[in-house]
Amino acid sequence: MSLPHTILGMLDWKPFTGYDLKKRISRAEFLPWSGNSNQIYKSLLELARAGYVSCEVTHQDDGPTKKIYTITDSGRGELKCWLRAKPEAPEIRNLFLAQLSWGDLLDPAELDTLILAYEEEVQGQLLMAQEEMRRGTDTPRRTAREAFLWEMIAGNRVNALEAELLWVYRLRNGIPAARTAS
Amino acid sequence: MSLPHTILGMLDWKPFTGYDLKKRISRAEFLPWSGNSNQIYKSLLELARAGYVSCEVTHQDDGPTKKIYTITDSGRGELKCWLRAKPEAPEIRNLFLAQLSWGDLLDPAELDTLILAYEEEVQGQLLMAQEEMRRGTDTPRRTAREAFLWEMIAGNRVNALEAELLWVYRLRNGIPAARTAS
DNA sequence: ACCGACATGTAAGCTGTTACATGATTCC
DNA sequence: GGAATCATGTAACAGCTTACATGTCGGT
Repeated sequence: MSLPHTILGMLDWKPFTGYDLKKRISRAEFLPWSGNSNQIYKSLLELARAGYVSCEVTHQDDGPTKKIYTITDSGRGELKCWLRAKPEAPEIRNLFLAQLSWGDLLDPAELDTLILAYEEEVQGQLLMAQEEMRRGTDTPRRTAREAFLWEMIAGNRVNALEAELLWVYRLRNGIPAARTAS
Repeated sequence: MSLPHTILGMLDWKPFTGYDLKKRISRAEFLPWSGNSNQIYKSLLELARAGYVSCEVTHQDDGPTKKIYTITDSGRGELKCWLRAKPEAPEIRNLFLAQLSWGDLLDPAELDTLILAYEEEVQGQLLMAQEEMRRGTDTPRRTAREAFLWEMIAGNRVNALEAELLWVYRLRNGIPAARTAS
């Protein structure tokens, strides 16, 4: 999980409403959560119960009532504790590999079509990641170090997808010719 | 999901028992499932109900009774259909990036410790992946093409982890010096 | 007598998803 | 009048995980 910790991180940047968090989390592709309201609002309740965030209800004249969440000192302590925890290696979930592993059942043209489709998929993701990196969206840049970290984070996806593309090229160009039909 | 399809692929290679499948699936790191009995046996029941596999009960004298599953023609059809489906781009779930994104809360030494710990984690995974690639475990190699595909699949993890390591080096070496105290 | 490998399964729970419900305001 | 955005939430379910239950056989 650790979605609650990510929320704490966001709130350490600025106070937000659940709705804001939802949008930001779903936009940030490097975070492994879709940002659905169910999880967000549940996490906020938990965090509030634990005393890690405080909640201020604001009645707007020009719009619906909203709850603005702010991190507490206790929450900042919990966040720091999580930051120091042992990091995990990336989990790469690539269903294409499962498909490819039985690809020998397909004839050469079909296999090539499959690989090409994957290549295009990766290429598309890469373009999006590069585009997102180019127009650096609204990220925290309170210090030079923080700005650098967020640039590297955006670059991580680009880096991974570029490496994947190179691998696909090697795959496509290395497939042994099929035994010619007699 | 598509675990059932992966099982179909395995069974197209050889007939297996649930226990065999469990072991093979948990050993194959490129497959995104832990290979726990719950899922395996449930999937096998489903596949049998759908008519994609047949099941032969064997009473052994030197061991417990076992059920050997074999793929049917209908199952092979379903497998091929899945193989031709549009592949997805890899999903990279990297919790370290979530940690890193709020890393500016840590002082330089702590941040460096965190990044180093990640580097070691990735390095360790890379060594394991390379080791597993070196001693090519028992994989299908019915044709030259199939042998090639399985080599590339093992290489995919190595490729991804090497790229990640390079990224970590750039990260560690690029962190701006902290504003000196005072 | 006990442990580890073989072999099949179930129960409980966690995480995450989609889809829905409600209601206000603003723009076309 | 209708769609889009803001804003908070709930219900139902899919997928996967750990831990447990049961029993056999072979080795030390």
